[in-house]
Parts: sequence; C-alpha cells; structure tokens
Amino acid sequence: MSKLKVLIVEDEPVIAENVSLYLDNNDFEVSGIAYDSHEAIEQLNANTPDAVILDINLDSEKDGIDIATYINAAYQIPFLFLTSYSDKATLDRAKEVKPGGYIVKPFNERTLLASLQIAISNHAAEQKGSMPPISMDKINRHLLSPLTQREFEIIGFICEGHTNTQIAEKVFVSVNTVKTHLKNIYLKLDVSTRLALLKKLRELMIR
Amino acid sequence: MSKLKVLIVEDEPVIAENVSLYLDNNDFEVSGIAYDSHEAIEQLNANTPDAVILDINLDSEKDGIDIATYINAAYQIPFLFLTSYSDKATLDRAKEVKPGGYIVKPFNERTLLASLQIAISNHAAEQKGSMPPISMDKINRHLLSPLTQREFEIIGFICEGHTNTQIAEKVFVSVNTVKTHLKNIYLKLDVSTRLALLKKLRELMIR
DNA sequence: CAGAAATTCACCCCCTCGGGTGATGCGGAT
DNA sequence: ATCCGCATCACCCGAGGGGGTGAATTTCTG
Repeated sequence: MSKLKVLIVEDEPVIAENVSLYLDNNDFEVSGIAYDSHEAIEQLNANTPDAVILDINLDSEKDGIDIATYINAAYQIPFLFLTSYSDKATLDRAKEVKPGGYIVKPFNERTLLASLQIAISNHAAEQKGSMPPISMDKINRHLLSPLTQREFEIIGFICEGHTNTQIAEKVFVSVNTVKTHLKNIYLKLDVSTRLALLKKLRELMIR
Repeated sequence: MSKLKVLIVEDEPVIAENVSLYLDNNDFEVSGIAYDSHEAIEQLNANTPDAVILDINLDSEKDGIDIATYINAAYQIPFLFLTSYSDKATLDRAKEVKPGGYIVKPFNERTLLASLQIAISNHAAEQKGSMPPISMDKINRHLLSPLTQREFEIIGFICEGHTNTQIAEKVFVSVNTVKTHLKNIYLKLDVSTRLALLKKLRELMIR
C-alpha cells in the first residue's frame, strides 16, 4: 500500500519544513508545500493529495478557511487547520467548513500525527454511504453556467482579493477591460459589488 | 533579589500565554502582555520591564521591529524577537535594531529560557562603560525640539500607521487640521511625505 | 497690550479605486 | 450577410487618501 499524500499549505517556511519533516518521518508522503493561496489551489488541482494541512493565516487575500471551502466544493478530502488563532470570529468561520481538526501552534510531532490520523480515519468513516464526489467542472457548469472562461478567470483573482489594476496586469489587459468583465459578471450573478459577488460565490459553493 | 520583569508583546493569545507560563515557571515575573503595538508602548512606559519578548508580526500598523526601535531610543533594555518569519527583508530590518536574539516558532520552554537568559546577560555586559541612559523626554527636547505637543501627538499616530482621517477622529479635530499639523511637521523636519518622516524619525531615534 | 506661536479649518490639486455607460472589433451560428 | 456572444477599451463619476496654500482663532509671552 502506497503512502498517503499530504499537501502542506503554510506561508511560514520554518513551520512548513517542520511539518514536512514530521510527515516524512512517519510514513506520509508530502505531495507539496504551498506558501500562499495561489499555490495551494494549483497544487490541489495538479496533484490532488489525500489530505491537507492548512494554515489559517496565509496571504491577506485568501486564508486557509477559503481554501477549505474550495476543498469541500471541488474535492472531498480531509483537512486540518494549523493555527495560532483563537480569535472568535475566525474560529466560527473555521467551524463552518467542517475541518478534520485543529493543530495549535506551537505543536509537536506527536500532536501533528495524532491529529492527522484521526482526521483521515474520521473522514473515511463519514464518506461511507454519503454523496458522490462533485467535480469543480460540474459546479461551474451548473451554477456558474452563464460565465465565460475569461470571466471565470477574473473571478479567480477577485476571490484572491486582487484589485482591478492587479488583475489587469496579470491578465495583460487594460483595467477598463477588467471592469467590463466585472460588470458582466455582476449582471449574470445579480450582484453589484465585489463583496456581494464573493458572498454569492460562497453560497453557491457550499451547496 | 527580586525577579526580573519581562514584557510579552505577542498578538496571538495562545502563544502569549504559553510564553507567560514558561516564564512563570522559571523565576521570571511577567510584567504584562501586550496584544498590539499600542499596548506595547503603553506598558513599556507604565511599567518598564527588565526585558521584552517581541513578536515581529503584530498589527499591520507597527510591528515588533518598530517597537524595538522605540525601546532602543527610550529605554536600554534587552529584547528578543519571537518569530516564524524567515523573510529576508524583515530579517535585515530586525538585524539593524540589534536584538538580543531570536526565538523561532515553534519553540519549547528550554529554548525560550536559554535565549532570554543569554540576551539579558549579554546586554548587561554591553552596558558596562557605555553611554548613559537617555530618557524619551530628552530625545524629544533635543532632536525634535521644534515640535509642538500636538505635533508630537500626531507623529505618534503616524508611527502607528493611522491615516489622516483616523487621526482626526482620535484627536477630535478636522482632517484638514491634521493635514496642517503634518505640513508643519514636514517643514520642521525637512521632509515631505509620511514615509520620509518615518525614515527621519528612525534615524533620529537610533542616535 | 502687542507680537509670536500654536491650533484650528476651508479649499484646491492629484492620485487610486470601484463602479457605470457606451463603443469597437472579432468570430461563430443562422 | 446578419446577428449574437465575447473580449477589448475609452470615458465619466464619486469616494477617499495624501499633500499644499492661505487664513482665522486662541494662547502664550515679552
């Protein structure tokens, strides 16, 4: 039986390497380390792991809880939050995405492994006789059907908290163009601000 | 001999309490816990400790390195950085304020105590035969002599990263007034932007 | 009391950001 | 050829931040 692949999403290299080391020592395979939300999504899609360890505090654009929402929508794999947050609002948000567990910094090898193993086995138990996996594609087609490729691309950046100008630079297009795409997205999804858009997307994603 | 007082500046309660516990267990007295840069400055002035443990990542307004700069200027007490940052630019900034040491998260009790004791004893050694302590008042009078009370107050908020509007609200004054004070400060210190002002202040503070 | 310093404020300029309107060109489907 | 979807962009607007000019008021001080 091959090792279980684990993705580490952690912006602080010191901690990421620590976790990686712990996993290596204990019959897990580290499928990758993502240092920000972009990399996290990329690595999830490119090399889907069997479990994810998610730092809640990532870039200001998108945090671990957002990644967790994405994981719930696109893949059904267990994930653990790695955090030093005890802020109530954040914990409330975290609770809603049904994490497999929390690892509080500072933590030790034993804690990490125990939490991970419990999360994986609980998740396996829950999966028995539950809904079939939903692919990201299906979600897009069904709920975001009216959206264009380009528009979907723009939404991606919006989710990551980029400004119109930043998006324009990344897509090699004028700011005005980005604004137009935004306008059309707003029309199609019946919203009129980016915040409302994000709220809407979250609703759509969480079934 | 009374216990050495240590101030903890750490925005994450879990870690702060951990550190506090470690210190309590080992013949140090925790003089206070500051969860943000405001509290840090307040507690420094109110109940000056013998050493400070400083998280580098605080509020976005002012980080641990800024607090360290303040400590160097106003008090000559040893401080340690508590961090998970390995970002080069930050480490370069940190190096310049001459910290007594770094504690990398995650850390254990032994590491924390060893680092703290080394920092304190090194600092004591360096103090022998060096310059006399400089009070904040003297620095103000000498280097920032042309500045008004009000202007000094404004500078305080500027250092904490507030916008003119935010300052106006705190001081119960119009934004325009804040801008005028700023203008006068710029004149007196021969700068023309807030960034230049901060740079200048840092220069003045670090002797 | 007179003058200087300190404090307050009103405008003005320029920039960026988000959002809205209208227009252009290109390709595919009818 | 026509129409529609898609992508592209130019302006316009209002909000808000930073900085500059000028001016009024209070307060301290010689």
